[in-house]
Amino acid sequence: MKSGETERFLRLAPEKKGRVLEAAIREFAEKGYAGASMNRVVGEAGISKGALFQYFGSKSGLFVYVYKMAFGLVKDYLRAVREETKEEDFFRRLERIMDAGIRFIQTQPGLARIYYHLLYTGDSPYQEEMLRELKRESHRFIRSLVEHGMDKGQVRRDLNPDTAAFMLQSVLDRFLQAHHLEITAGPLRQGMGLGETDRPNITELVALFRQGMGAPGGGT
Amino acid sequence: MKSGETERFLRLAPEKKGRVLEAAIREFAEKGYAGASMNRVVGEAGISKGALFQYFGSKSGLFVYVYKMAFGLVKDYLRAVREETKEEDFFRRLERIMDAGIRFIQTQPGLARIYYHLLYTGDSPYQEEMLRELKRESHRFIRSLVEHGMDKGQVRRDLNPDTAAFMLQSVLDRFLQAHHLEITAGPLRQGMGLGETDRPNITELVALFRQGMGAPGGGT
Amino acid sequence: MKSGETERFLRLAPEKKGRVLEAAIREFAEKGYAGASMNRVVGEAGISKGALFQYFGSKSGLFVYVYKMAFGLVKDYLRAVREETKEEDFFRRLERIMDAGIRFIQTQPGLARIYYHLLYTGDSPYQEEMLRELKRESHRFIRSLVEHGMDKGQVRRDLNPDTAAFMLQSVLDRFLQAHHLEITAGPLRQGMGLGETDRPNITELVALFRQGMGAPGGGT
Amino acid sequence: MKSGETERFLRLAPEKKGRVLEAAIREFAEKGYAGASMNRVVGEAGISKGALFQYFGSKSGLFVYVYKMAFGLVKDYLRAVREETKEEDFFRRLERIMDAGIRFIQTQPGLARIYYHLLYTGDSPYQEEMLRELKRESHRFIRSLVEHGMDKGQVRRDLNPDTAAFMLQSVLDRFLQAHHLEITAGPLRQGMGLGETDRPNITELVALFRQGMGAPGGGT
DNA sequence: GATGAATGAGTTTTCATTCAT
DNA sequence: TATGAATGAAAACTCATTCAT
Repeated sequence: MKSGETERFLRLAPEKKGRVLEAAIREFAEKGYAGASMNRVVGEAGISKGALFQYFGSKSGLFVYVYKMAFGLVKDYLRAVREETKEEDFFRRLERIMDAGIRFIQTQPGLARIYYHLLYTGDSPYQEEMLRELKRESHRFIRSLVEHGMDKGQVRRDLNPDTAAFMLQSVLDRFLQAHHLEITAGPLRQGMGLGETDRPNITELVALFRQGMGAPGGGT
Repeated sequence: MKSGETERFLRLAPEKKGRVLEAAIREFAEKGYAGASMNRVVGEAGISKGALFQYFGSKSGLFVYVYKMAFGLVKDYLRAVREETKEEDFFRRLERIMDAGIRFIQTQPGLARIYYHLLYTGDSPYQEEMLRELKRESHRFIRSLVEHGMDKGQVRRDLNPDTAAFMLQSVLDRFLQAHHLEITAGPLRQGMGLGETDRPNITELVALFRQGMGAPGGGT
Repeated sequence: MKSGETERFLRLAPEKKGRVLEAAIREFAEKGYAGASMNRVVGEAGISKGALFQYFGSKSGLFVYVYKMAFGLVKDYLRAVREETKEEDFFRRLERIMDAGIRFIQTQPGLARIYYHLLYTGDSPYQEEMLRELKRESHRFIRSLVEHGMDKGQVRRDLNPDTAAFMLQSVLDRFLQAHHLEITAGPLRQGMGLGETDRPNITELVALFRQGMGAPGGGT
Repeated sequence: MKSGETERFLRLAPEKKGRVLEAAIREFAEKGYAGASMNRVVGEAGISKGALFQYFGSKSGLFVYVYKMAFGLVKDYLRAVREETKEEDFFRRLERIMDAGIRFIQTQPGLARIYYHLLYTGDSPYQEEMLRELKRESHRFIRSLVEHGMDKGQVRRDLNPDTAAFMLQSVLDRFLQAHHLEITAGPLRQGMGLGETDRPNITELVALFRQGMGAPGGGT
């Protein structure tokens, strides 16, 4: 996953950089890797074809750049939440993270779309590598929370932190993905009763975790 | 998601049918929908271009056909496991299902690859529809198990079966996906300590579920 | 313009023959020669692909057959009008022919469409040959009327019958073509005042002919 | 009938532009719209496939461009003749216009072929729109001549100028079309007696018009 | 550095025609 | 006779990439 020579791009005027990134993000998000067209990107970004190739070398170069950027943003976001909630109870933190995730998806649907779409696009270069990296990072993130909770006596100490983290991560991811699907689906919603949704509510979910993972006397 | 007219294809000699399906599966699995090439499919299958289009009408027709087939196989497989384990304890059933999933992936890596790859390909036609259908079906499947477990007094009756099913499904899926990733990655395996794996073991995972969801006196 | 071996077709049950012809006519009329598809013809006619090729040998074979049939129909129609109006004044006959043409277009828009469309399709095999034949035949038809009118003393005898026929034929054709255009255009009609039309009325047109071509004391 | 973005084409070196146009004209003229092949056009023009599509966007874009060009040329030609003959007698002008038409066909057979062929191709995009436009323009042209002739006392004032124009236009068009057919047919000429021709001579035709339309004392 | 015209292999799809059954 | 599966050339069109200016 070599990065290519994007220095030239980084030196660009921020406004132009923004246009290029936005165009690239939208294109990859909407069409997937193989379906995306460099032609359309230059068209939307309002730059010349030559320029785009000078910045990123190739289509896959641009893709990797965009992916890394999206990945970085999500990481920053999560780190911020971790800092903010440092002092709170483990299960409360879970709730906060889920809330944050939902907010992220709602306020930045474009980026969320990248996150999910790029993530699973399947036809992207280095895709398996990326998937693995992503999983590893988020696993570490959750595990660090779990271990912190154990230290504080909020999470049962007999749990294997990896197993617990795996479980939490699975559920969180799916929860947010379901939310994302609800958002993007919008108008369809067919065959579902009113108010009915694919996704459980946060409180219930976290309560269940607390029952299964919470230390006997550790809660609120 | 109309099925097109695949009667002609179905009437084909099994050997030929097999070649075509295999080629299509491999192509879609390796390249994703947009990246797949009908030219390569006919090349690998050893049939004429015209024939493929007469069988499936279009690229998306072929894709939908392959998807439905894979979906059907997974469904059959799960139903069989459900029948087989009817008399067993809920948590034992979970284990069996996970075992079955792993066996499926190991014995039919190609189809598993479709399942995960197509599932998340993101650029496929009807993709959202498919995702939704898939989620709905597998949610129902798990929930029926949960309810059965509640009836038998093996699962806590105060749980919301939808929430519990959501959680179980999330973890199962992720577990199998992680396994699948391990399989397909094969030779790479870089950056991981020996013996280290992304995925927890079944017993531990199920034990954790039993702690959180098991009825107080219901277990073994 | 060799006819191929259509005997087999002619021996078909009239109902089937009708279906085939109707389908072919519609296809050629709507799409022109190059745009027409034998596949669609067999589809609409409900016969097998092999059969169609056995009847007509090739696409161009079918086209020529259809063309000849349409041509024959128009000829029959005109001949009938000529017989019917045998006893009438030359200029009255002209009116009757124009009326007949309009009726033909209105009652058989499909066939009229062939007549105009095939006639000028330009990409059809033997097209120039056909055009020439058509022109020759209709020239003869009109000239025979003119000569008859001269004999009866209704048309000036100093006219060159070929020249007069050429003129009449030009105007008749254009008149009917304009009418046909009006019919097929239907809904558009943009940019024209109400009631306004591209085409003059029959009476005026014929009156003008009478002035220019009528024998001094020959009229009614 | 939107024009597309042909700026890029217009900026080309004239020599190249010429090659492309010539190839396109020939292809459309010989094969009609549906039968024409972009592949053959690029082959004959000696440019790349991508280039042609960048210039004209699509096959129909190229067609419309060629059509408009041909239409423009014809218009210019007619306007020039009108100016040149401003001072002459109406019927003399008719002769001049027919002469000019014949010269046009003889000196630019390629373009004449477009004019007639495209005109009647029938399978072209926007075809009805084009036909209508063409008819409207040429009707206006002729009518303005007729009205001028009436003002000068050369044409009978009791004529309906629209009817007269319709008639003149029909005959002119057919006359030139017949001439065109003679030219293109060239070697064939089968089935016609020597010296025989489809088309009357100009003098006779115009004389006939003069008899029918000329003002009693207006001529020479 | 930036441009955008040019390339040509690639894409999906259609079609007339053949021929074994 | 009739069928319809099979063929593969050809269609329109797109694309990432290059390179002279």
